[in-house]
Amino acid sequence: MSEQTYSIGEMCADFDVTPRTLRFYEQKELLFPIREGQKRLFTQRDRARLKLILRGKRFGFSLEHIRQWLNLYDLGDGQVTQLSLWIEHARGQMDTLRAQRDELEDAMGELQQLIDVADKELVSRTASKAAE
Amino acid sequence: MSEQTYSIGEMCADFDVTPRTLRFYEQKELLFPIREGQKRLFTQRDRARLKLILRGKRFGFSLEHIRQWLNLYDLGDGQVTQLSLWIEHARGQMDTLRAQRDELEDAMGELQQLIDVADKELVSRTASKAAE
DNA sequence: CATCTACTTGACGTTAACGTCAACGTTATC
DNA sequence: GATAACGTTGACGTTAACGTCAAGTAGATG
Repeated sequence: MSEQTYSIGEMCADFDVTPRTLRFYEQKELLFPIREGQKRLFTQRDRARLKLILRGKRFGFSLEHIRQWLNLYDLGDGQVTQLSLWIEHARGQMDTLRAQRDELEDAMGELQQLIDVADKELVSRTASKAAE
Repeated sequence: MSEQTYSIGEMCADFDVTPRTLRFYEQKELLFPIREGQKRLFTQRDRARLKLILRGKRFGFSLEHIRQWLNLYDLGDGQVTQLSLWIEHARGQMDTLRAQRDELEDAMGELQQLIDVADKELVSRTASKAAE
């Protein structure tokens, strides 16, 4: 299994992005396709990273934040010091995610309350209409 | 209780934004301060909306998306048709929030796994150090 | 009355994240 | 060997969301 690769076109089709976007991500050091002559060949690692990038974007993170986040997925073989530093960063990112999730649940709770009120109102109005 | 109001300076201090930002939000019809002569007076409604705006931004929503979202918080006294339309939109927004929350939990799960691995690795290395 | 403070309205500048277009290179297909 | 399909590198354009700066207003204060 000598590592499958993908052309830029395939990547675009698979992830619904434009070539420009992939080149841009490479320039920003979010992706690291290999070169075969001129052409870029994207690896499985690039695909995994791209998934994370697109998800991070949906969370509203900047590409720079995402880049740092991605580094967490390349643990590597550092020293104990490096490792505990890594864990610290990872915990920081976890806190960020947790905070955002909590805020989302707050927002959902509030909105659900409004929906409940509106629902009751709708039912009562519909009932009064039916009573005519 | 004749509705308390706030100057732009107070708003900036309370919400940690710049005057430019508030004027920009007004121009984009996200806020509707009253005028006293030239000056803007922000109401409680504006403050509630601003809170939602800033939260929405943290979720990564565009101001335009947020604007539509905010409209959900002004139910008003429409017809039954209007009301059920409102409910539909609100449910749509709920779905959006829910999807984002679910994705966040996925991301948290994955990251937590990495942390667990790293943690064990750290412990084992620390232990081997201690055994020297 | 001069000055200070807080506020106003333009109007142009900036950054992130791409879009778009021109000009060119490489297979491979007719 | 022309042409199409797919890729490349600049380089300038665009949009959202403000920042920044100039010039003016309006009320309070020494």
